[in-house]
Amino acid sequence: MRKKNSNPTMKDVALEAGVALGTVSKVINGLPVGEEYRQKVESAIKKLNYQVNSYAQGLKANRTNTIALLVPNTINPFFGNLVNCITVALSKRHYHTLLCCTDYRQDLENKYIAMVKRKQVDGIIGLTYNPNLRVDENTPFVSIDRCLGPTIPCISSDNFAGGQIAAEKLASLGCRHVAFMRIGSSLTNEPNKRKSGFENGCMISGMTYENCLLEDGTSMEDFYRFLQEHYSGGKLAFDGIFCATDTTAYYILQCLRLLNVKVPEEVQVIGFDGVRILSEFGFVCSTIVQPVEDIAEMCVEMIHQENMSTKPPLICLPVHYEPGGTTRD
Amino acid sequence: MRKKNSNPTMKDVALEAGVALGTVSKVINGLPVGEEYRQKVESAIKKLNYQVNSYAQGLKANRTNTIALLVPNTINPFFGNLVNCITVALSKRHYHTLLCCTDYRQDLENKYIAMVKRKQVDGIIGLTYNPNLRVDENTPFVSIDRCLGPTIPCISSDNFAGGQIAAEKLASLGCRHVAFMRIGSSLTNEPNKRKSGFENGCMISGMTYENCLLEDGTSMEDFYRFLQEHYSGGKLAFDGIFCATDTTAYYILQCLRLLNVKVPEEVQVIGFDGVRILSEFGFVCSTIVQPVEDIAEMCVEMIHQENMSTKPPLICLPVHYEPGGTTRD
DNA sequence: TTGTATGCGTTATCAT
DNA sequence: ATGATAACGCATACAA
Repeated sequence: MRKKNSNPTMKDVALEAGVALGTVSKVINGLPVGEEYRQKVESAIKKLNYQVNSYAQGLKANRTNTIALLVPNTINPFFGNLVNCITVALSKRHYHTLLCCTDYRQDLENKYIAMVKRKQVDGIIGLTYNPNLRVDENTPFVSIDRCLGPTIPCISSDNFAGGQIAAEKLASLGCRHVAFMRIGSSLTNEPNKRKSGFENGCMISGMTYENCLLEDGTSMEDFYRFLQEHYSGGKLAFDGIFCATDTTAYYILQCLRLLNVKVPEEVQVIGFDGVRILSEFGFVCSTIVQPVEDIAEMCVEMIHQENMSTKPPLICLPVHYEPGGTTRD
Repeated sequence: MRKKNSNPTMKDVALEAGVALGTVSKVINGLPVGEEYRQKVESAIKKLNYQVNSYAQGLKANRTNTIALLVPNTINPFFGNLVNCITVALSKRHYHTLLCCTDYRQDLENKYIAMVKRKQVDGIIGLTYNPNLRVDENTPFVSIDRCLGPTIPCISSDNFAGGQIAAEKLASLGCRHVAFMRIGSSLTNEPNKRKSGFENGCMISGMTYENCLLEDGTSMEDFYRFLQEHYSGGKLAFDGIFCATDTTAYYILQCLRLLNVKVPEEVQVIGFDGVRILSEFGFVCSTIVQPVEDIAEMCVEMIHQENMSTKPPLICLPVHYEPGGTTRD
């Protein structure tokens, strides 16, 4: 006798329909079956409101159509957007998303990765920071913004190109001496290339530049100090600023207002990410827009192709510039 | 012979340790076992790098420690914050989060709810809009911001009180004739009470008010039109505006700038939600802050107590006012 | 084409 | 305390 609280099983359906267990299974899985049997089974399914138990299914098939998604959080608007796009992309391919917010904590990153071994998920898409992350060779893993090794695909924006585009854009808008400002990202991840790309672009364009690089954990107020140090006689030493993120750019814009430096008249500012104000208005600033939807699609594509013979270790997707009021274009 | 790709099972561990299957299970589950056996089993587990298969576990126990979280998206900063808080709260209680972004689509809302019957999840926390959502009586479901029936707990901010607080705050700051502005939320959900609370607060405070209620799908530009209609002779008809959300407030602030109406000198504006700019700076405007973390904790608490004899149908958590530069306080 | 029987990995019951 | 065995619900190979 079944527990009263338990849901109907295939056996119940078979009993109700007066057919064998295997027949029910075949109907469920769309395998060829006699039409009269199919009718009986289907009406029995409806009558009992039967649903397959995906744990039993997973136990047999060794897969659950679930992908774990590791991100620091969903509060940061860039992450929020990324999570949304990936979830939608996974859903399109009939995958479920197990969301894991790591809060930048290494222990949580490792804990969630251990989960995959318990077969909770078929694969992991991770935007992680843990320097000594231990991912199994044969664990389907796709990394975002950070290369973890030759066997693990990494999806990223073309950060180098983005930095270079920013520099060239500033140059074409008349800048001669510019600054690059960044906080955190002390790890060797892809977004660090924004700096290199920017420097390269400065060289190409014949601009001189200075860097203001704050360590992780530093207060952003050091940005203000830096700007103050390069401000004298009512004039800022730079005519252009490239910020590693739109968030940084937003802070810098506030600093410039305090210093009474006019944007974009006296100094032009370009950020990175393409974040929108409250997610639905314009850009925070002129910015290098990351192709978030393409990144999401590519991640899912790569996770999907688990048996790819040759996994490209690094895929950089093209970015583009969008004016947002903080440049003279 | 086992497939080479397969992970080690309890049987493998038992074989390796030279003990019986049941003994291994006991060690795993912390049941009393002879010390020497425990040693052997534990070293075998380490040697084989064994992990329990949670599908088999779920099949037996009929639970998976996974909760589905239904939200429209994670792009909206309020949702992003909510999702983050709920995920963290669930994680604290050893639940995993299956994230489902519905994009306000009824079919997806129903699809995800059907999922629970397949035993993919132990319960659902949902912020849904579907008017004819069909949730099973005995499906553990906690609703956010919308009452679905007497057997389904609903967690919400105290929206009525929030609206009233906003009115009283505007009154105490000198307002006499105010406006309430809202778009969407045509459904009978909890946030609609913001309007009633505001109206009540206006009565109490002796303020007169006007409503500008835009239907879902309308363009926000109608807000601008409304303001224009109440603007003449360089003066706005209102000295205070309460917006149903911070996002609306942000748009209204832009409109007021276009009309050259000074905030907060000529008109004071209060929003609702407590959303922060780029998630980490100040508030967008003076606002009624929702206790997002408390909402998250309460949702998890309610889902956790599945066998609660008396489920309170509606729980309203206290909100509070925070100045954000668009009021004279 | 349909039905039967076995196994997936774990837990729990019941002898030992 | 320990070990054998049945059962969870499904899929499938194999027999009818």
